Amino acid sequence: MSFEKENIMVDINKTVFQGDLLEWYDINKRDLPWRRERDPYKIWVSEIMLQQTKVDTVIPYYERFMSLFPSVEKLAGAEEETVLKAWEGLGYYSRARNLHQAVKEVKESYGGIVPNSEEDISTLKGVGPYTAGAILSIAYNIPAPAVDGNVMRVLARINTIYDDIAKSTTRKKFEAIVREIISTDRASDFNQALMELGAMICTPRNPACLICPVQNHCSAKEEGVQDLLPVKAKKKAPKKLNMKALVLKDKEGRVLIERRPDTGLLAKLWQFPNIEAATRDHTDIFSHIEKIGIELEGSEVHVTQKVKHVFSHIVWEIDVYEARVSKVHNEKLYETDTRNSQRFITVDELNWFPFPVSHQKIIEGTIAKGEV
DNA sequence: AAGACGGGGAG
DNA sequence: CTCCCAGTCTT
Repeated sequence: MSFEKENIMVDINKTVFQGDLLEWYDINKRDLPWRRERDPYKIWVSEIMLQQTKVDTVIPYYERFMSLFPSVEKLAGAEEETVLKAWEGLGYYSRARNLHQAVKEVKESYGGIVPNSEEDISTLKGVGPYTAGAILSIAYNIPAPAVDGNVMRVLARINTIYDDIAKSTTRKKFEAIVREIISTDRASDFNQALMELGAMICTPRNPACLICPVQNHCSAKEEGVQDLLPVKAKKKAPKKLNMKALVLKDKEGRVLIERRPDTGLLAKLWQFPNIEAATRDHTDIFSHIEKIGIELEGSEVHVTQKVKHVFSHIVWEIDVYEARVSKVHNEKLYETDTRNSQRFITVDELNWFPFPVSHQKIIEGTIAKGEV
């Protein structure tokens, strides 16, 4: 068999594969908010939100975000704190900060138009190989690969590829495959169809091979190894951390909150003062209270709630202390300067600050229960 | 190449 | 309980 003829066969299979996939997609695609129009800005926001996050989780956030920031100009003009508040509960908050910064960049350097070249779009903060390809293809119909977890799973099965998809180098292999098989005139639909197939049919467990539109193209189905693919190394167990948090109330019923550092875990979100437990007793709590610059009523403190919160790489076991404040030595705690990292606020004002879910749990178990 | 970075839902 | 999701950035 000649080399030319093999290429012809590949091309024929490719055309049939595209046809089978796109025909299925045209009929079965979900009606998602970001599919109602092709505004590159809206596609962009949706893609950032969808990173490591399921569609059902994203939808209400996306709707709210678009009502608050319907355009590049609106988002670029917003306060970062407002953007973080809109992101509250979604997780991976650097996505929100990077998106905000990148949108400002688009407004200033690209006249508010989301760039349509691989080179320009990849310079934007938070836009990596996947998101660049997703925006170029979905918004501009440019035949660029957009390889996410879905695509790697689908293609690993179709081509029985046993490479570890947890490795950073593996993605490039799948990008090369997509470049070979992508529809050049329907790049937007093709990439979305591949992901839609991964989400609806070619699922991680119990894939619905019997109703799969491309089952005739699938090596894993043919060999019966779909349950073995894709290969993915399992990650190590998260590290456990014992924390102690303080819900401190002054005589007017205000509570003390503080802003987290600009970088690292939950950067720039707000929280109740807390420390990593240093002792088994309460002495570390007392020294921290002294450091804040306040005094408590009485000399006894006790734990009123235990909160467990699981991150991808850390587990917080938080002992929550509630206490009444009798004296405040540090008068800065009452200044409304936003640069102030610690401040007393009213219970109603809690709704204005972005909190991580771990501290929303603390609010639920203490302040929201009344008993101030 | 490996780890940091959230939170939720499915099985 | 385990897995992992429309990943990116940092080291």
